[in-house]
Parts: sequence; structure tokens; C-alpha cells
Amino acid sequence: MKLNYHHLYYFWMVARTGHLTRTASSLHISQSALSGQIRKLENSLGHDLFIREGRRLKLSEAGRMAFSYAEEIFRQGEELSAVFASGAQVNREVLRIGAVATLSRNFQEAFLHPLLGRENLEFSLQSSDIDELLRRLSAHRLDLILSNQPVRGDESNPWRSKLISRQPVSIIGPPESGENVTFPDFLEGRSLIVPGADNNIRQAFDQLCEYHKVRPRLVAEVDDMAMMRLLARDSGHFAVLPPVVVRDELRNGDLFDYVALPGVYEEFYAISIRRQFESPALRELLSQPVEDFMMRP
Amino acid sequence: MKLNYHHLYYFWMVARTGHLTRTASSLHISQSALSGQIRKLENSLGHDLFIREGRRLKLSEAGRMAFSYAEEIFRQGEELSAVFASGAQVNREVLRIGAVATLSRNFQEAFLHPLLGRENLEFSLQSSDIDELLRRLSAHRLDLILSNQPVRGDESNPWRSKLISRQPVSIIGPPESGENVTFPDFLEGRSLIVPGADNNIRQAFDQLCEYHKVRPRLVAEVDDMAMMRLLARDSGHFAVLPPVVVRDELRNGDLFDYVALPGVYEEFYAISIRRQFESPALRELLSQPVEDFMMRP
DNA sequence: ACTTAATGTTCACTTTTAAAGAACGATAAA
DNA sequence: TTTATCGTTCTTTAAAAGTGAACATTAAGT
Repeated sequence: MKLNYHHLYYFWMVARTGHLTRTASSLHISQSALSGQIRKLENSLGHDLFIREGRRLKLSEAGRMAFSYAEEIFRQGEELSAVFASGAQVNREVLRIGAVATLSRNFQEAFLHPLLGRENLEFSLQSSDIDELLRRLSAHRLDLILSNQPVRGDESNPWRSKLISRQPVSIIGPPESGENVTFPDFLEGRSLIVPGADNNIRQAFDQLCEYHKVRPRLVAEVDDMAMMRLLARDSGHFAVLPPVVVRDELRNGDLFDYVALPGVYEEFYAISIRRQFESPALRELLSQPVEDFMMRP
Repeated sequence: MKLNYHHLYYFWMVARTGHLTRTASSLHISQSALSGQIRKLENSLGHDLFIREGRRLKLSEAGRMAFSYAEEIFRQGEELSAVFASGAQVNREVLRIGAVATLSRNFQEAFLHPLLGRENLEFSLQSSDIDELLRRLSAHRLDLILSNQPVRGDESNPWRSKLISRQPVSIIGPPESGENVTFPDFLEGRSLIVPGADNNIRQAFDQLCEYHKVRPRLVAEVDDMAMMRLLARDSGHFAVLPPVVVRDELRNGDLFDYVALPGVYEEFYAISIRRQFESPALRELLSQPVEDFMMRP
């Protein structure tokens, strides 16, 4: 039997105050109607929601359970009503994007670039860790996640990961080093700043070193691409980095791109929920070709 | 005008598939009825939810917004139905408790002790940081939070913090030290393990040192009470700790309680949402007297 | 102990709302 | 161009929700 949301609403209103008569008058219906509707809900659910003690109503355990769901349901519903009632521009397109906090800012900006020119579009950008972002995506509080790892969906979470860009990764260092950089010998014993262990660049890089039997000396493992950029620029050490992260420094000569690492890429994924009606802005973003669009000005 | 949840439900079902006729037949109603109900919802909200292009339905931006709310609302509703339909013991009392992860386990256990003996009661215990726990409390995914800090509620979050226990804090160290411990001189230059800077014990302790013009040497700042316990036991250093945390070690002589710090207490708060009908188990827990109930076996 | 006011339930009846079915219009595919 | 499919609108019918009176229970006041 299908849940009747009107009955549930009445139940919720009564359970909040604990009084049937008062609630009835605040709802502008008779108490007998209210009593009857709640009785119907109880019959449909198969449990009493209130314990009747004489003229007093007490919430039963089943009622408590139903109440906690009802709270959520009608809180959302009231928010929905409020949004429409406020006359807020409901017709503006809204895109809520979450980005893994350690992702390159240059990348995020390049990816979102097509949205910037659009009138009548509003977007929000939230940084957090991937678990939190996936939670928000599931709760429909986000439309899209930018991540450097794909995520496998399942029945209860119909996530879809789309590869949106694949960036080469280079050894980047100070320009005046004057070193004759030959791959892979150059890496042997070399002091290096590398991405953190759970980054996929790092895993590919480790495999590459393994394969060529070279052992660099790791001076720092850093999660965050913005931090990597600062360290590469200011430490004087060499770093394993996608050039796009230090695009500005490469341009103005503060850093130099010595050698691209074969087979090592940073990948970017857009994670979304498959929908019958995809927002036009979202569709536009996701249809960008997988190429080096990040090299745009 | 009040939101009609039946209309919203129909809208949701149609928006999921994008087809009115198919949805109508899956709902076992005529397409004309479905069309009419959705039209009523649109009138009540004041916005078109679909864009009609000939015989085709497209979700409008307003529709997209409504849809994301509807998703949440009816996901919850279906969960509620499922819980009742599954015949799961809806009449069992359920108490969902969140504890700040750094809280003493002995305290948590002592506090929850009254629940252990109860038939027909089930409780879940989740550890996390206070922000995450408060989010869950607001979302009605928790009934109670145990914390070492009170939280001030407001209109949108009617939280209620109740002091449930106040524990003395001592200097605790290895039993064989043979030192003549006199407060406060003992502390001068002393190597100490102390709670982390945002713990209220720590703040009180720092003030105490300031007042007595003594400067201990801090060898470790530790957030987590379980970690403090291990470090106090195994490091040979003295530590600033509530004795209850190392109750077992004090009993069996692995550690010794040298001196209670005057005016320094660890406080425990229970944070809940004020409700018309409080669960009996919750009421029982919260009515425990503020005393050293933690010294029970 | 009795009365009174407040509360909740049930029943017969009325009003409101939702659903069905036919007629119509638009369009994608044959 | 036809034809089958899909969505809208209108009128009629069926179902659901609401009303008000009669009745039951209980807390508080006399």
C-alpha cells in the first residue's frame, strides 16, 4: 500500500505539538477529520503511531520512527515551497559543483571556463574530500564532482565517471640548474617533491621508477596541487608535476619543464548522477572534448 | 498555498522517466488525470515545471529545482514505507548516539551503561567530529551527541546541551617515580603530555599554570583520550588526565594519581534536540545525576 | 464526591478532490 | 502524406476528505 503523504503530514503536525485539537484548529479542519486521517495512516502502516491513554496522545515507538522520517520529508518540502514562494529566480540555471580540494585550481578554472560567459547561470563551487562530496552528490546537494579518480557506481548510487582530461606529467625544476637531464638516469638519487601516495600520478611514477630501476630521493610528498606548485617554485627542488599546474611559472621562466614522463598522466574525472533530464549547462560541460583544453589562456 | 505532496509525487514520477503515458500506466491511472494533477502543482507553485514542446515534455529549470527536492523527499518516504513494510521490529526502541571521537571510551561506556540491560532496545554508536555529528543531529539521523563542549543552539537548530558529568583532572604518572609531588612547584619545567589546544581541559590547565607562574615542558599534545591513555601508560612521562580515563591502570598500579588539579575539570555534555515526545530511553539517560557515575564498575 | 471543561473517537452526512473517458491537437516515424 | 503515439482539456463519475453531533474519558475545581 502506498504511503499517503497528506496523512503523514497531519501526523507530523500532531506529533510536533502533541495535541490533536489545537493542531486541528491551526490546520483549519475539524478534530474529527484529523483523527480520522491519522487513523487511516496507522491502518496503512500496520502500526499504531500514538498510544491513546484516555484523552491523551503519546507517541509510540513506531510513531517516533515515522516522526523522524516525517521531519526530514516536510523540512525539505517546506524549503521547496519557500524557494518557489520567495520568487527567487527559479528559472535561473543553477549548477552546484564539488571539487576534490587537492585538485589543481588551474584545471578547475579551465574546466569551468565555458560557464563564466553565460548569462542566467549561477554556479556554486565547493571543495572537500571525495567521500564528503559523494555524500552530497547522493543527497542531490551537488550536480557534479571533479576528481582525479574515477568512482564506480552501483544500484543504490548510479554514479557515472567521465574522463574529461588527461594531462602529461613532467619533471619540473629551477631553470638555472644547467643540468643535462636525460631520462631515466637523471632520477637516480635525485631529490624530488612528489604527489601523495594515494594520488594516481604517484602510483604511475612509482611504477615507472621500478621499471627503470631508479631510486629518487623523496624530499616531500604533497597531497595538494596548489601546495606542490608553491613548493616547486620556492624550494629549489625538482618536482613531479603536470605542467599545467605551474603554467604561469613556466611562462615567465621561474620554472622549467625538463622532461615529460612517458606513460604518466594526471587524469581528471567528472562524476555525476545519470539523469533523465540533464541540465543544459551540465551537458555542455561534459561534452567538452578530452584534450588539452586546459592550455587555454 | 500549501504544497500538495500527491501532486509532487506524480511530478516526480513523471520527471524520472520523462514520459507521461508510461508513468500513468505504471501508476494505474489515466494520463489525463496525471496531466491534470501536474498542472495543478504548476499553478500552485507559480512556475511551469515542464516545457511542452509538441507532444514532448522537457524539464524546466524550475522543474529541475523541484525535482531535486522531490528526490530527497520521496527517497525518505520510500525508506519509511520500507521500514514499516519489512515488519522490522518497529516497536523496538532505537537510540542513535554520536560521540565525539576523542572522548574517553570509559566515559562513553559508563554513560551508556543503563541502556545495556534493557530488553527491546537497540542503540547505535557513531564516532566522528563534532561538526559532522551536529549535521547528523540536524538531519535527524542521530538522537543524541556526547561531546566535551556545549553547543549553543539557535532558531534553526534548537539544540540543547546538558552537562552530564564533570570529572576532576589530575597529574598522572608512573608509580615508581618516588617523587615528592607538591603542587604547583612540581610542574615547573616538568615534561608533560597534555590534551590538545582546543580541549577545554587544556585551556583550564594553561590558565592554572599562568596563574601559578609555572612553565611545564610539553612533550606531546594529544587530541584523543584513548591515545592519551596509551601514551601515559607506555611513555613514562607525566600526563594531565582525568583519572577516569586510566581507571584500569590506576587500579592495577601501572599508573599513579599524584595530584588533582584544582579548578580543572573535564566536562561532558549531551546534546539533543528538544522534542515534544522524548524517547523514554533518552529521558532516562539524560536524567542521570551529574555526579561521578563514571566510577561504577 | 460531584460538576465542568477539555480532549479524543465514531458515525451519518456533505463537500471537495481525483480519476475516467471522449474529443482534440501536435509530431515523429513509416 | 498517413498513421500511431503522446499530451491537453472538457464533462461526468467515483473516491476521499471534511463536518457536526453524540459519546467516552479524564484533570481540575468546587
